[in-house]
Amino acid sequence: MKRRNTPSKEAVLDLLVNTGKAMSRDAIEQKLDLEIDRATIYRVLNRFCEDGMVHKIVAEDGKQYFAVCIKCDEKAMPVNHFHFRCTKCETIECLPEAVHFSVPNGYNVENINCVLTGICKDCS
Amino acid sequence: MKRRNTPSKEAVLDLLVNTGKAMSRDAIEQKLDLEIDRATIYRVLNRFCEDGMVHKIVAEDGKQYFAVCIKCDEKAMPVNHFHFRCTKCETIECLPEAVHFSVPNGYNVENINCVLTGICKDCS
DNA sequence: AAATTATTGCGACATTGTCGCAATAATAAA
DNA sequence: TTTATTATTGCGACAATGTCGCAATAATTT
Repeated sequence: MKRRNTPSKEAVLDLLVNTGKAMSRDAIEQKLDLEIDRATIYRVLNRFCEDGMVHKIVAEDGKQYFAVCIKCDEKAMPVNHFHFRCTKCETIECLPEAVHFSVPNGYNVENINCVLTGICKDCS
Repeated sequence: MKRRNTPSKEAVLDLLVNTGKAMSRDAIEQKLDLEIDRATIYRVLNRFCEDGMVHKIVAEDGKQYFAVCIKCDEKAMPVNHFHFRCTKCETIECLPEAVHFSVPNGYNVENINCVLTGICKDCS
């Protein structure tokens, strides 16, 4: 199934790129000029994830956040990096800090979800 | 307000101690002999967290998991450790691996939530 | 211009976690 | 032991998240 270009898709991607942060469906819906259905937003975002343009993180508030993988596949920003969630401005940003870890024998890691929560430099 | 001893409280704590893993309200409710209301379970668990006997993690499924802080304040298990969530047996365990990181200047970290997801050694 | 089918909007749904309130029961006081 | 105090519980209700099916729409191909 080939992807098609639609206003929704474009609007969401533009927003994510311009914001430069990880956003929840909630935040996306609010900042968007267009009115897009909740289900559609999720579908668009999940499609982006499938295509590797966006990555998803789940924060301590239990919500999914989506961020463009601008630097994900470049060496500047490792694939698995820490995320910082500011409880004041309610945004999440990707930190330029790779997650290093090792697991006991027999464990098979498929996904990584690391979020640090606190107050970001703009809010403190 | 002084804490009181109740059957619910005892049952939940016993379960967490015996299981030795981080459990969701869901799992707790199922494995419990007693029938305890959902709201009560959450209240009991959150009280444990307040008292420092239990710590809470949010996994990629967006759910809260609670684990006894057996080794939390001992040197054997650092306060901030990685967690491993097995998608097969649907359990989360605390890994004996501390989370090391550094953040840019101005950032103030208050909480850490690191979960690795995959298949645990028992399931692979 | 017509056919194909990816995408959307809508409604519905299961689930999570929280809260207020009245009833219950654990603990302290008499 | 009996009574008073109040922490805890169960219930109902609620907002919110994320998913799904289905019919309608619209992007793309023929």
